[in-house]
Amino acid sequence: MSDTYHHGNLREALIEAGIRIINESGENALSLRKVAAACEVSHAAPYAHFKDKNELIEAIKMSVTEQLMCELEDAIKSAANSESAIVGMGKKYVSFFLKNPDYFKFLFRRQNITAHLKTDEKTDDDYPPFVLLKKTYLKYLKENRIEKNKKEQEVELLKIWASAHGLAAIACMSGVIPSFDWDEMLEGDDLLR
Amino acid sequence: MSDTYHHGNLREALIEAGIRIINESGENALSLRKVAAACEVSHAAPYAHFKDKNELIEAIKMSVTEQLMCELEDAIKSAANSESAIVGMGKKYVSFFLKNPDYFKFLFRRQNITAHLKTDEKTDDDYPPFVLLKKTYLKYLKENRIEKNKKEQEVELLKIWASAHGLAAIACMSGVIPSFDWDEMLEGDDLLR
DNA sequence: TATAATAACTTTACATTGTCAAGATTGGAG
DNA sequence: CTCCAATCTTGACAATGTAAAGTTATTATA
Repeated sequence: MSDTYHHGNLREALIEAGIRIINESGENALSLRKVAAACEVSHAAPYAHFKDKNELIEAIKMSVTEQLMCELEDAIKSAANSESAIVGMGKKYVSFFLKNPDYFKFLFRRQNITAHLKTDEKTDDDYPPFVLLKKTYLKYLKENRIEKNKKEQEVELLKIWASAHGLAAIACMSGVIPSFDWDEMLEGDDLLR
Repeated sequence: MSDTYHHGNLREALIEAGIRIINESGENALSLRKVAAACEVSHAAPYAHFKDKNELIEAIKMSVTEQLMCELEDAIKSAANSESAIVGMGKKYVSFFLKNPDYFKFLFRRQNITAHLKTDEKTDDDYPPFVLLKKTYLKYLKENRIEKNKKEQEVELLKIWASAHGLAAIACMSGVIPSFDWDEMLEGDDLLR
């Protein structure tokens, strides 16, 4: 009857609507029915594209992660060498989540514990930003002819990673910290090295 | 009629039941009604002790944080000096959440934990583990007669904190980097210094 | 091109959940 | 003992996730 029976691009529209809702009202306001309503489809329409709510959430996560990856790649491009690329990535990582605190809480929260039990052979390759950091780090070692064994590499990589991720976590989870000037803090090179 | 109309200690029982449910089935399985049922009271009974679900969650958070604080204080006690106390705290912090990954996701899911990072500020709202670290850090500076201005102190404290918190985050968050041997990693002194 | 198959969507239905309101029960202060 | 406030129950309601069955449009196929 109506030519709008089929949305045409509902899957993407649902993801975008989901992101909008998270940004406007936080993750706890994200419901399948609201997302569906935002796309002007019935409340069960999403089930044609996602198995359940968790699958929609995973898709949104992927979309947000892609955004982050773009910024990280920009940071690498505008760095003189791979050492400053690492620092630049760290800053970008923190500032990205500082700009979108809801994204952090949303991304790093396991929705369904049982959903992850199947794929227990997860590797670090699962999280693209970490893969990018690892690549940049290895390039840095090579560029500066630094010899380290696997273990030492792992530890150092982990330290760099924890530093950036930890800062982002603190910045986003601690609520508003008016007394602390994050922008200024990120100006210096000291913090993430 | 029945002598069990009044539970007697329902508030504490609800908190304990909540913790049990989180440990057994994850946070997403935590519902007011299930917690009430676990205590064998009606579904609306919790409202005599908590304004809403969020208040129960906050109470559970406080309880878990107290557990963590006990372990952190133990770590300080068994350290030779305040420098090794800082390292010990970091290890304890990570291993605590490594032992109880659900606690991490649960504690840092919402915004209410506020860490005021200004060194000279002290509020009741402070996140207790951070306050303890700050105290230990200042003692360390004094003990070793290290002169640093406020800004330098803030940055260093933040780095230590981010390191520990970031490691815990990575260790607990789903599938980010599960391929590391965390126990062995925490054996060395290198990681958190 | 006609028709069958399939994907996309709607409607209906139901269980779970958070929360409120009104009432029942009980311990304790006076 | 009496009354009050705290505690708990019952019943209700709206929001939500999700399953089932039916409807419509698109696509494939003959």
